[in-house]
Amino acid sequence: MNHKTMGRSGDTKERLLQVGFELIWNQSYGAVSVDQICERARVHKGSFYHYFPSKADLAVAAYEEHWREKQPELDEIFSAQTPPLERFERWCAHIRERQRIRAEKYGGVCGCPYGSLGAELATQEEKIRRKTQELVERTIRYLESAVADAQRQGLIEPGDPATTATRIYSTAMGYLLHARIRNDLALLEDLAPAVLHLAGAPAAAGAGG
Amino acid sequence: MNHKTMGRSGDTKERLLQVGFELIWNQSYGAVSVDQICERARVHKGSFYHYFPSKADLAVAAYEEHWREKQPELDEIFSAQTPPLERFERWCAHIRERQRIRAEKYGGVCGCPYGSLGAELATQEEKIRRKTQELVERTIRYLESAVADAQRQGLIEPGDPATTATRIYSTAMGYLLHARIRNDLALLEDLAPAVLHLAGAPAAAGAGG
DNA sequence: CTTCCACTTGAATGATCGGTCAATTGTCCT
DNA sequence: AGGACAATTGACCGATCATTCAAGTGGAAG
Repeated sequence: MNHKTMGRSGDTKERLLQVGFELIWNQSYGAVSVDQICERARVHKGSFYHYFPSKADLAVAAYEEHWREKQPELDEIFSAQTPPLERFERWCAHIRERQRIRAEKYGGVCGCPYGSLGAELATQEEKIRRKTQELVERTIRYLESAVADAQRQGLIEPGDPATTATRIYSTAMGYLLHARIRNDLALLEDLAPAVLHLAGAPAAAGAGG
Repeated sequence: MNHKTMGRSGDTKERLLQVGFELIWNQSYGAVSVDQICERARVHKGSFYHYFPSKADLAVAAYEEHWREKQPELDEIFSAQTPPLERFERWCAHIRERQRIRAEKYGGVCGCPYGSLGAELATQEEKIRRKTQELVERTIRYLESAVADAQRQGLIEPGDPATTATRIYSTAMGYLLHARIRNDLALLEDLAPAVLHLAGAPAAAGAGG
């Protein structure tokens, strides 16, 4: 182990990152106080500022840490071993399941963590805007390669993969935001069809009833 | 005039609504204080609470008032005299122009006012969640009737107009949120093509380069 | 003129905010 | 054993928050 010293438990920083992400996603950056995060993480305020210079820095670190934890799942969902169009379906199913679990747990639809934080702070905290932008772009890379694969296999119409991937991500983020606003998971039933339609998959083109 | 008495200027409430909407859209609900709103509106705090029982109530009233002012523009954009697909194009052009003007004025892309407020407060302030939901649904009604008209004229593929309209709105809201996060208006160049593709317009199907 | 009341004023409230700090604890290294 | 230092503690700070309120102001109605 390279951690030179460990005062006590050693996972204090981890707990702050975890709790911070959960609370901010669920509520909002402004609605969550540093005290609240510390209380839920069973950490004293001094420790918070020992690890993070500011609340905004915690948010950035918490989101980055969340990505780090969840990236393996995305790697699997977008595995090159999976047929391209099935990757989209699995991605949408993953999103829906995640939302369902959270909505059940907290009693309300949470929506997209990047979207919610970005919407709130993009014009206020440049650090946070940049981080959310970065995480969005990382996700779009998965979509882009899936689009390119699907095109090479003739599964969808040709076009610029970057544009199509951005279209798909924007739509998914919009659906999640819409679901949060309506507080209704049912909206997400149309997520996969909409995404496949946007990708240019011929079979799923209709707005099914 | 039926206003029984008028202390002084008579448009105090109007100014609070106007300033409140502008600041909240631009920044966020949490980042804007009642003091800030009062200062910019040149109104004393006591007057604020004479007109509105709380900050949340001001936000709700400000958003409703904004809709009231902007509804005529939507009525015109979605006029039955306009060919259905052209309505979508005009709507997208209207959104882009609005965003361009605001971005120029404030130095940052503002995104969708309903989306941003809803994302921030949907799980915290039920009053505000309901109002944003209501405004979103009102807008979707325009899209829905345009979709229905386009279908009857054989311009797009058949399908449930409500589903298609919701798809289109979610996507537009997602684009605006994405543009706010990236702080880049260029993203909106693809808004109209994406919307027309989602509507099912045959010509605009490709993700143009 | 006088009564009335919507409206305005500006100070004050207590709570909570993000952030600071000096003192202490515990552990590793020598 | 003892120095060094990361980690922890908990009190503390001034600023700002949403909200309250009592005292004024001025026009309309009787």
